Amino acid sequence: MSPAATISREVGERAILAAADDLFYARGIAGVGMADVRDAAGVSLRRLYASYPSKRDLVAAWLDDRHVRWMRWFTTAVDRLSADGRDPLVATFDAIAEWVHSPGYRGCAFLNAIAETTEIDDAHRAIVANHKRDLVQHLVSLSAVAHPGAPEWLPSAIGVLIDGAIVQTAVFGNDSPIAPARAAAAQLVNGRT
Amino acid sequence: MSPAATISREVGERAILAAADDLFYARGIAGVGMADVRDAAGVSLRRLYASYPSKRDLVAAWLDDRHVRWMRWFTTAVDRLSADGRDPLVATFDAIAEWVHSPGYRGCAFLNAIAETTEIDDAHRAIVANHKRDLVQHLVSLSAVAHPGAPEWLPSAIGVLIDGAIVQTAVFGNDSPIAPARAAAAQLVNGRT
DNA sequence: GTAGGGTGAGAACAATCATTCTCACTGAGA
DNA sequence: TCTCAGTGAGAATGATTGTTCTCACCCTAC
Repeated sequence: MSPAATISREVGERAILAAADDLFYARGIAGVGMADVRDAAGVSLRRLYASYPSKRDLVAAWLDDRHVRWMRWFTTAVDRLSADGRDPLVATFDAIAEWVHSPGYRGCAFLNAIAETTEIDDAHRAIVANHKRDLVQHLVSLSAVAHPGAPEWLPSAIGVLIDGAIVQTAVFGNDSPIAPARAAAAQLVNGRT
Repeated sequence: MSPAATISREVGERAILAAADDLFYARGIAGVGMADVRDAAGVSLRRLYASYPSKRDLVAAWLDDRHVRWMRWFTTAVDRLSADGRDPLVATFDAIAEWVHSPGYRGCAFLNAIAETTEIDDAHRAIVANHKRDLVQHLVSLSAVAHPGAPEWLPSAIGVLIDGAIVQTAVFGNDSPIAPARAAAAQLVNGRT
């Protein structure tokens, strides 16, 4: 492939992943056809299939890409929100609150994907499990710095609260579950009331 | 309709709902065709459509039915597990643990359903939101008895922990998230370590 | 015994995709 | 100018599936 063609392919793949993210997140995987991705990305079906030989491949690439971007967003947001001295584990709920209030919020793309059994295979499931493991791992790092003596289960418990808050906000369509989750986190990190 | 035909219809509807529960929960809504339900229920397509004029109707009836049965199971299990004096809010995680270890566990049917955008409409979403509200409401009752002076957010926080534990056990395919969730709940209800 | 409403079994229909294929075109190199 | 590998646009294919329709059959009421 010529250098120009290589660049063209890379530009196309970025457009495809951006379109896939918009569409898959908003409508679910089954709700998006390859033709929809083609239209939104402005590429031809031929190029779409040249870059991603099947929809499953495209979904896997999308999940990989979203994992990287979501973790970058999350860690950055938590750093920013805890820069005032706020507890970083508690600040995670302020980050989630910002996300919930952003337009088009529809819960966790990874959890949504897993529920779509028809569209998902074991490779996808592994990406999702890995995403959640990485999230908890980051919470472990935050906890190690802010609460060196905390019980070992603390970061995992915060992770459970985060996922619970994400799915409940999606179910209820409002941010009401965040306040109790945050209050619980605040009590947990203090080790007392 | 003759009395005999009415009985026959009711028997058929019970078989249909039982089949729908097995299939929809195991494979997701999109993964189950009306023909699959017909085969599993042992009724004809004609009777299936006579009882539930569309797949959406069947899904709604299934969610309604499952809500009633799940709440009955949950309240009974928590009562049983807290009969030894254990804190009922903490015992909810022991109930969830039993569920997670049961064969065929695949997370919360309601949360799974919501994620299948193609198959779900606003009526279904309302049933799911109502299910989660009822769950929290039951936690409020338990809390009012066991922890009259607890902060108002406590039952909601337990609800967030429960949903987080359910989705994470489904994602990871094991019960590892339950122990930290339970430990967190125990600390929260004690108001101290 | 027999007419007729209701039923089972499954064929038929229509819509929706994922994926492949056709065909005309383009632009780079000879 | 000519050639041809690669491309865009979108038609064709094949599979799936929700829903309706056909037709032969059965039970019940007369």
